[in-house]
Amino acid sequence: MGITKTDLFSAEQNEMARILKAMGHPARVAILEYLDSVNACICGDIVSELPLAQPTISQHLRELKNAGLIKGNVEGNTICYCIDETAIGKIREYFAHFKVCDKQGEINWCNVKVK
Amino acid sequence: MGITKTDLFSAEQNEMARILKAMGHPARVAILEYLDSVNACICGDIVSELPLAQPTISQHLRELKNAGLIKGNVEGNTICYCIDETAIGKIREYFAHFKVCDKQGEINWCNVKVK
DNA sequence: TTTTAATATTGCAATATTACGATAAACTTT
DNA sequence: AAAGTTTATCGTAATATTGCAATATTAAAA
Repeated sequence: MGITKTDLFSAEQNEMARILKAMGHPARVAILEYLDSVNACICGDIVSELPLAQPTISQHLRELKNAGLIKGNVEGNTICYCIDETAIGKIREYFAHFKVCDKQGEINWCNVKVK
Repeated sequence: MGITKTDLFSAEQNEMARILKAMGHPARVAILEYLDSVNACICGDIVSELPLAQPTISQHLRELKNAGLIKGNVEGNTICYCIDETAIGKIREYFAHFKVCDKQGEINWCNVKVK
């Protein structure tokens, strides 16, 4: 197939998967890190920064934007991109809710009875 | 192509992308949430829990394991899976380092001069 | 030892992703 | 207006992912 059955999962699960999937590529990780370091920049700066062709960068930027991770602002000829901090906040909050069992690894780490 | 040029990026960027990509699917998000809620369980429990066929679940579990997000322990006939908290910690730490510009959106949100 | 149970692997069809050259679109400068 | 600049889109080839039926594997149970 190759098609993800999104209808089988909750809206929250699908949204988190979409956001994380968008970050699931080293080029997009690098773009976000760069945007974080410079606050904001135009597309051309990223093209100069990363060793990928301009259409490839443009495509990655579109995916990041579709997932809500970045925002793009048209300024005349150029487009100024920056991180959408709402998405970063969502990721932080999501992973904050995972339990941390400090007994993990002590006894039989995979013992269901360990609460 | 369809092939990711991992050689162009740092080991850290590739590792983070690998981890996040593994979570970039609603089924794998659901699996992690379930594992978090029950601490640990055998594969069959996940198969019963999720509306996907057993081979599909097995495949998703392998991807989560390859990315370091879960651990699997063979116990006789069954395999007991649980979250590897090291990976969760890595994700938390990674996103904690992103700057949060509280001036975002105030003036021109995409003004590079906003520090 | 045969049967049953749990999980992994294989094989495959459908679809998605990645990367980029070529080109288009839109704005700026000359 | 013409030429240059910046970014997006199109088209395409190579590869990856998703999902599952069928089957293999391994251990437990009968």
